[in-house]
Amino acid sequence: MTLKFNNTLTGHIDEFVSLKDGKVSLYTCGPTVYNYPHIGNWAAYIYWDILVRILMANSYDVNRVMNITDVGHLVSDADEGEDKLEVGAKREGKTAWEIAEFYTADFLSGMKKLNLIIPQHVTKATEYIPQQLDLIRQLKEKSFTYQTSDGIYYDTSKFIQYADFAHLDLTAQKSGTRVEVSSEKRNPSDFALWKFTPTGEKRDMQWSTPADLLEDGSWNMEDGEPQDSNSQIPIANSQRMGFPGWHLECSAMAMSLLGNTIDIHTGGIDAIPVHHTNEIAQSEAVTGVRFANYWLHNNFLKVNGTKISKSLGNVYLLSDLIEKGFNPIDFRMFILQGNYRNEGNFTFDNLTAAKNRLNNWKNTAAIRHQINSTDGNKSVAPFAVSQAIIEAVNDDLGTPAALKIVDEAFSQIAAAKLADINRGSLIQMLETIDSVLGLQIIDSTPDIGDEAKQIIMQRRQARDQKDWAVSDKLRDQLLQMHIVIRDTADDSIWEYEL
RNA sequence: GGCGCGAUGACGGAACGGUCACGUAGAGGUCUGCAAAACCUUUUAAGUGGGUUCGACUCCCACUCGUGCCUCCA
Repeated sequence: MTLKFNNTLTGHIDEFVSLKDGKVSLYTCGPTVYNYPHIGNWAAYIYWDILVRILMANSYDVNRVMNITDVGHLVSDADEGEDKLEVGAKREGKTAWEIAEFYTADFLSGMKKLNLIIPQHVTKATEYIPQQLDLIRQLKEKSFTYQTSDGIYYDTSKFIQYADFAHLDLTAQKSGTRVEVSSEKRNPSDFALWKFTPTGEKRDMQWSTPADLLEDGSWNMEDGEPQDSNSQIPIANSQRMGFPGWHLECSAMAMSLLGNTIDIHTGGIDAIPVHHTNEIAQSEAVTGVRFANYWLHNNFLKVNGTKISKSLGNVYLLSDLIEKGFNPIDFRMFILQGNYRNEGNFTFDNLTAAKNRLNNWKNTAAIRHQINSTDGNKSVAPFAVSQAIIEAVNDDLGTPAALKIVDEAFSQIAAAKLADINRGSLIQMLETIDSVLGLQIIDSTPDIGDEAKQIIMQRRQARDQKDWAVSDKLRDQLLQMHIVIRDTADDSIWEYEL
């Protein structure tokens, strides 16, 4: 059984081989916590959750880091503009620290709602400032850095293979029409490792710049000691306050927790040409070894056939789906119907279709409560189904194929006599579905109460006596309890009214 | 403008050089005391135009449209 992924690094589907037997180090670019994530953001985390689950299903011990970008992600990736966190703080009249705390908590609660496995390490960029400064120090020692009036920059021309990862055409970029206002940058692709707090500006999040990182350094402050912006800092000194560049954060956290080379790095396709290219440049310039062996990138989710953007007014949040009566797991099912590499198209009709499919699954799962024997003589839920599900997902997170396998197995079960179904293998199959696809089938399909069971038995007796009036009355009673009965030739099977 | 990605039925969405999954919705039917479910059937599905081939949805080229990055957003 082999795991295969479409690897951006090589440009084709590669068989997965981990660095250490039975262990996988995984880094996922996490959210910038300045606002609520929209459903497109969540789609990515669902894909990577499937990645974690399938690695675990293949008996890998997964060590995963997901960063929380709580400082330094500027409005523009060109190292211009304001910090998103500071923008959020102004918008809501709070400090950047409060903004980060609020949206981090919201993100984690969203993860739980979508049944996403929480990574072993959820790291905040602000808690890794010394590591980031140390990375700059090492880059400086190797002469990859230079200083401008507004920060410390990475000289991408010193990293020969800079353009390789994203197949960039740097000369075209250079001759492009883009003319920047502030270009003390030596090359258009150079990026900030550390930005100085602009003179006269008060930032909530800033740290002193270690003297040895400065070209004219004579400042003597503790590395990465957070400074209260309200304290009286002389203007000259405040110029040397600063904050990390967005790209640096990921490199520092990934390497300090997972080592110089990690197995898998994931992110959105938009991160390929800038963010991930820069991560590679920073990390590999320091270590001299490959930063990540496998890079997986998710495509974007469209809404109503077009991109998600605020100006189009089609930015939906998880809370919007819940308000319209959907369960977050319905959305998860919707995402699992497609492959991470393709654009999906979200509409409420499509979400309803996914919800209906999931409801049908739940009613099949409920059959387990209605089987008395553990040894149905026909193996309607064969062991092989579990294996087939895993193999489908092993093939580049092929969840659509896995769903098909479940559909086919479930339709056999739904068509079978209760007495013929093997309870143990049905439950085992449900467990596999839940562990690999995370759809919470078992948890969402509890048994019905004794009272309802009594009514079903009474109705069965009435039916045997062909007392249709009583039978129908009892069926109505069950409907009051949101239980639907379907009579087959052999059984009366209850379902949830979903 | 530069560098990419994509286009499959009503909708979502796979695989595959020859027989076109699966799901949701609609229609018809079988079954049924009724209902529901299940099962069966269902309108010549591949953006357009060429090419390669005995044969292309699948490979190649062009175009159109959509979309991504460079220029906020996974």
